[in-house]
Amino acid sequence: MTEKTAKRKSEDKKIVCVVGPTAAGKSELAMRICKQFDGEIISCDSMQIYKKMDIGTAKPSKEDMQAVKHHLIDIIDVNETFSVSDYVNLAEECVNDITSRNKLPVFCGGTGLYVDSFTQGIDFGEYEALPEYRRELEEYAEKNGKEALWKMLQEVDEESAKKTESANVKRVIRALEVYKATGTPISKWNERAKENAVKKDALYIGVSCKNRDILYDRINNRVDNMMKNGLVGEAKTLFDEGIENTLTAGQAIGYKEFFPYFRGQASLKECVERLKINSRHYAKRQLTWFSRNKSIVWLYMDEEKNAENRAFDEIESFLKGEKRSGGEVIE
RNA sequence: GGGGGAAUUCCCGAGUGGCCAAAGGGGGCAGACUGUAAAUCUGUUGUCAGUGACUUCGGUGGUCCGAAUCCACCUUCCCCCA
Repeated sequence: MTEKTAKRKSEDKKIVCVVGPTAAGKSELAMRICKQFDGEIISCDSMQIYKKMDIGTAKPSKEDMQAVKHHLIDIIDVNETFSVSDYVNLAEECVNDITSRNKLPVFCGGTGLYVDSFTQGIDFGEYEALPEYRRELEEYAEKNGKEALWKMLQEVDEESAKKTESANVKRVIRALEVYKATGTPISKWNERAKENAVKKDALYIGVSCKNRDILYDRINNRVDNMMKNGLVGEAKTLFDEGIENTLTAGQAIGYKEFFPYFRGQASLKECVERLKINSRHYAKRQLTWFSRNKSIVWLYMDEEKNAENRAFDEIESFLKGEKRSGGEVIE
């Protein structure tokens, strides 16, 4: 039904992004797309990037990884921190690599900030992180209140103070940190990043369910399956290795929920329930995030029988140049 | 069989005569988001033509200007003695 597109020129650098809420079926679709269009998967998942976190992050199986080449999975140790800007740089390398071999880069994952930052070509400046300063600010907020911390930001950067809720201490600290490190307000950095942005030619395909209950059922079932596949053991191993104290990996849903159980503070059942709830909340946040991108072609797995074919058709015309990223049909 | 306690809005749970459509939390729903993002944060949550009206606090009846709050009886549940 669709022709192979191996004759595609490498300088095209068209990329496909399969996005959507957790457990909707992104991975399966991305696999099919890769087989159909001779592609390779670049994961845009902030947690699958970590080694040893397999079951809880629903990493693709060994077989799948062999059948289709996957990038940006299992490349970081649990105790390492990782950030969007790291991601964007690595993704750039991957895309260059893949297109140089005349294959189609297919992003797949649920971390909207990661994919979007890459496809929008956001340029994150360079600066040193200031961990001690961060800690200092945290203490300050602890002692004097969030409001007081926010006022500090207001003094140096009214622009971002206006945009940031005083209750959102993390963001306030971030903004203050950037100012301290660079002498330039974060709002200015963001402005510049926008100006310098070079958008990629990307087709977004969203995978979701029309009916929220069905999505939630899928999530709950997936958690049950993870449990059957030994999630607790995996989490325990990482817990014993101190994942709890890591900056990034320790936040992963599927692991942190078990900490109280390992400490004897909660029953397994309670933790599993919490895990399901957190996953559902996460899915909703993803939905909200992606809903802002009006160019996404949404596929509803719960009520569309030929979702896959529609995806193929979309990609087909995208690769032919009939469709521009942004979703506007030109023809 | 005797004694004691409890029933609150989707759930848990405060409220013991007016300031109660009823604290708080959970869940639901909606949203924000540029270097920790599976994170962090916000709004909303009885009904309605919404500065007001109407129906809610196990049921029925009463007291009172006025009740989720007091009284009587009923129903259900829990605990103690037998």
